[in-house]
Amino acid sequence: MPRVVGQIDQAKSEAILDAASDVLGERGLGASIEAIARRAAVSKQTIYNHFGCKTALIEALVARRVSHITAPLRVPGAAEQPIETLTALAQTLIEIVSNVRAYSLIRVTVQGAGAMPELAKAVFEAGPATTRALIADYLAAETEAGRMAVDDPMEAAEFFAGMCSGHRQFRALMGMEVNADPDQIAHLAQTVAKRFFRAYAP
Amino acid sequence: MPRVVGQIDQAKSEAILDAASDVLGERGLGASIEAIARRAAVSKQTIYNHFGCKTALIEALVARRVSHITAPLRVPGAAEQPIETLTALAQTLIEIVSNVRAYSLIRVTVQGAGAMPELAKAVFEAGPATTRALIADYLAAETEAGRMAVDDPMEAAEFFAGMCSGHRQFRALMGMEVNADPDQIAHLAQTVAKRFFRAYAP
DNA sequence: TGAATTTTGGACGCTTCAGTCCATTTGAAC
DNA sequence: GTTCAAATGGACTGAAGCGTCCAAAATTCA
Repeated sequence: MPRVVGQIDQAKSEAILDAASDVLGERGLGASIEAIARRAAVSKQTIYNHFGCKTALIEALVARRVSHITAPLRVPGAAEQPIETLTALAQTLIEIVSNVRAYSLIRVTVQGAGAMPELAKAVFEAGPATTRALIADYLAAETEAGRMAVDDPMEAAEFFAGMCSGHRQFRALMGMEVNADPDQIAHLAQTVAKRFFRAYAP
Repeated sequence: MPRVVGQIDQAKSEAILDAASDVLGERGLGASIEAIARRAAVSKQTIYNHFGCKTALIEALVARRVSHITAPLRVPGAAEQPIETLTALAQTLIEIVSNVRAYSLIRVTVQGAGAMPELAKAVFEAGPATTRALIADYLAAETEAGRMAVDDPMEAAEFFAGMCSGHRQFRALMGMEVNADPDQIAHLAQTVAKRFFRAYAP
């Protein structure tokens, strides 16, 4: 029998999305399908076979990244002291926000915010909103346990996340260099945790 | 004598920049010169007479806005208690960050970050960087006076600014709705000031 | 009114890009 | 080796947009 229907190459789809991520990150939403095809070492027509149109390609791209966005953020076991957990959380958040490369997709979303607001919302829900909810839950639990005194966990979580991102987020969005020295990030994370804990100690 | 050289209409330049600001904010960097001309009720050629090319128009636009960015932020007299000053500062910062409309230009800058990194840097210097320096100076002065205990003013200023912006900045960049209820902003500003002061009290 | 200059608006050339078409080639399953 | 879907690549259409050109109209100053 002949080749089966649906033999469409899954790995090729991935390769196309990888290439699209790169090229769009470099040149923005205006990047041409042809440029993406070249980068993926694939013909333009193949991209249309896989995704149908440019918008669908971008949606697929965002959807794929979105599913990984909050993966690194996990709240450790409650056995530790709040300040240790807060430090670990801060460290992870700062690392995310310092990774300029990860921002290429977000920059694409910002560009497309006017034309496709759903994407912007999806990214926001998957990223910042989920993160804040995670942190808020943790703070509520610590407050329950009497180790902290957080009256409004959501608000406090936003403060915490804001302290971690600071200008780094802005700089990353602007495509500017961000200091990603591990030692400095570690030190910054400790300071955030210390000051935040002081602000919300029982 | 005939019409003088340089009779080129200054008010018309302003009108063009206003229109460009609107249209670019709505449709992004991809907006056409023709659309801007229509909005400004001016012919396309006139835009080229005034600015030469699209890039120059955008540079002029950014330069104009940049000169106003930090205007609203002033550090009040030191006669007040830190917590009052901090509340006022937070209030202003939150208002800025909640103004979605003001972000249209920044969104344009984010889009163009790849093609014209100088613009991104200029906006950053005029906005966040200047703001942080102002706040840091204030914190240093209060520490000098023994009313606060800020060991690293720049870092602390970044925490303060981060607490104020939180997700609002991200949402504004994404073109999403931002809660701009004056009462809530006032309440948020008070909370930021209270918690920040607690984190850095002597 | 008249001279110098800007503004207008429409046409034009040029380039880029999305998306389509199609003849040919490739490659997996049998 | 046969079969048939998928992939290729190159040509093509149509739409948009930047920037230019130009002749006619409007505007300002004397």
